Amino acid sequence: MSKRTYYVTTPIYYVNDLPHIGHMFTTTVCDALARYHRLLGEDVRFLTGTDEHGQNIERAAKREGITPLELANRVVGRYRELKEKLHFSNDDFVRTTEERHARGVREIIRRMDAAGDLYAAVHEGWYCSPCETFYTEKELAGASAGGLDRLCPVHGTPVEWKSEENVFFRLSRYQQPLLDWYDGHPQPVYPASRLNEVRSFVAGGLRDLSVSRANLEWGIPFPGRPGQTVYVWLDALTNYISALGLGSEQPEDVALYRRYWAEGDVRLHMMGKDILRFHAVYWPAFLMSAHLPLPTAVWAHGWWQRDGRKVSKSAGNVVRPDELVERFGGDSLRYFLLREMAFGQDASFSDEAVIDRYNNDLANDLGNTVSRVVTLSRSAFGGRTPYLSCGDNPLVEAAGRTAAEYRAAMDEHAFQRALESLWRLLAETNQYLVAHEPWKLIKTEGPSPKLARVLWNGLEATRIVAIGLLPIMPRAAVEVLHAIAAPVPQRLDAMAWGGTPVGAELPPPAPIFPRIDKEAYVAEAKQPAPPQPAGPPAAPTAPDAAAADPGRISIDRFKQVKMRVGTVRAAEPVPKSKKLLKLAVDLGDETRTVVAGIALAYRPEDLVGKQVVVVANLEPATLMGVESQGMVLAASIDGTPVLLHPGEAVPAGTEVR
RNA sequence: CGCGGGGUGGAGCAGCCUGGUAGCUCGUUGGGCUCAUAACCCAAAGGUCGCAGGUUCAAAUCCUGCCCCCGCAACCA
Repeated sequence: MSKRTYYVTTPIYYVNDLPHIGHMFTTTVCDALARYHRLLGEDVRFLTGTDEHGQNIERAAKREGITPLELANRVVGRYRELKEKLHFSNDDFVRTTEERHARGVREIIRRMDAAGDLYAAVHEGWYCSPCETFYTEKELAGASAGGLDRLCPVHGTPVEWKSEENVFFRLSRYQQPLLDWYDGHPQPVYPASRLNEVRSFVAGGLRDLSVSRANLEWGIPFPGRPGQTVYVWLDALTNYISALGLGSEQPEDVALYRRYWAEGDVRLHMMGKDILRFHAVYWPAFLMSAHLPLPTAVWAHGWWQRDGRKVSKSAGNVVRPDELVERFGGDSLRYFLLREMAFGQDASFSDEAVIDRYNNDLANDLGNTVSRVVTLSRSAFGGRTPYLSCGDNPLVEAAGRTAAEYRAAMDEHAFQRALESLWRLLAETNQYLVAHEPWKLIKTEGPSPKLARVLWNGLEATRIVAIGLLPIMPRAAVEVLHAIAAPVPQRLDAMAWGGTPVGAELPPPAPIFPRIDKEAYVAEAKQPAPPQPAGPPAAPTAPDAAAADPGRISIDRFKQVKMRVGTVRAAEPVPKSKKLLKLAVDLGDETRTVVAGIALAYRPEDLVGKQVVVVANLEPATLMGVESQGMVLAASIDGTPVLLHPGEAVPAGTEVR
């Protein structure tokens, strides 16, 4: 009987963005799982890769005057660096621009077509080309309220009415099969709360899905449909099996695909919760249609927030792995990420939290324990481990419990609990040492059998912790094992009590986790960051266009703007809005309704009677259902408005110029 | 009725699916130890588990209603 197989994948990352903490986390989780299952003796395959097609890439490349592939190559390079720095052990790295991937995509499409699930139809609707997505009137409603143009809810740019023939997939056919799948045993979507979300989405009805685009150059040509390109999700999702050789007739590819997918025991997709729908609805539907096996599990994890706030490019608080690795080391970061996040929940990232974890857990608890047992043994037994082992003491039971808890937690992807359990054993080890005071025994009775047993127990408990850490901190765990003269095991069975060698030579202790001086670190962080060190020329920062000054306007243009001073007669919040106030502004000859985005900074009652500057000849617009006939002027401090008032009271309606 | 997450000692969180002594880390206070990386160990203070009902022998946990916070979306004309 052959070994149990375990296939685990990260999503393929879109090369439109550089790696950030989210990518780093997902891959770290998969890597820890892959290493853990290898230690269990399973036949593991771990895949990650990049998604390189689509109009966004095409456009970004054009902006920089390079080919899309060159752009992709550059970003892929960054991911490869990450692999080194964070010790990722993926067996393969798939790129959607590879021929083997295109071959897989053609094969899945051939199968879906054979099932009668693909048909051509005219796709009509409002299309945002940056999104490569059609929107319904309803989705556009908000962004476009009252406007002349309909605006994309994501980009805020005008959408265009587009009518093109596309290939559609009969997703609607798979509603019931999907629902049945969710209710199967074992349940395929985790965590359960997410499963409910997905189920209600599907239960709400599924519309057929457009799986091709016309007029898209940078992608895989849709087989048998000239002029059509495979839509990004059908392209991307297929990576999980194209990388295993789907569609190839080479014997080694056929074997690979069969081993890990067709006949594999575990087929696990890991991802952030934002793309669960694609993996838990579209992907299984595609596979059902193609008569291919489904994944056995789809897991969604939470998001990292930065200092308690959501991370986004626009907020400028994106966490990039490179600098973090630089500061804390790859293994320390892996530890932090896996220790700090309760799987499925969101978690918050801050430099301070990383340093606290590092100092408390790694330096004080782990590093210090290693250091004290090694130092004691060396001084008592001539630089060697004790000459006696010991199989009967309170730590034996504690270690057995830890090993069991650890495995149970790891099997549920509860890294937090697994690590807690290891650290409990570390605490028990320290308690044990204090209870037996080996440093006194050295003086009172020298290298006695009693002392030998006490120190051997200390080393042994530490060894067991280190083995549990192999999937979490692959390099540091090995360093710890070397430090205590223990062999690096191939199997997790080594967590069983008794593996510390007797009389082995102990290397002089060297700090594995030197403490970080937090005060100094904080002080340094306050310094203005040094300009990005040279290093790999980087990142596609958008070149600030506009060397000249096209922003300048003529006095005549300016004079077209009619501004007047008005007195606020009434003010009230706009219902259901967060930022908007509806003002009645007296301009002398008339009273205007003006909607202003100042509700977060001003209370309505404080505004009544105040004089404000109003742009009087602005085209009216409707915001949240209220027509605004002008605009009040305000200074803006990081988005917080400060209203402009005349220096002294003037008659309502006075012109501003 | 836009979508979602959350409210548990001073801070940050776990526990909730599968009811049964409220737990972890940090911080605070007092003590111990001196092998170790100013570390480690012990003890103490500190919680009506958002509120109100319900189910139950038993509710942080299950059910119902309500309040509050935070993301996303939607508006700063």
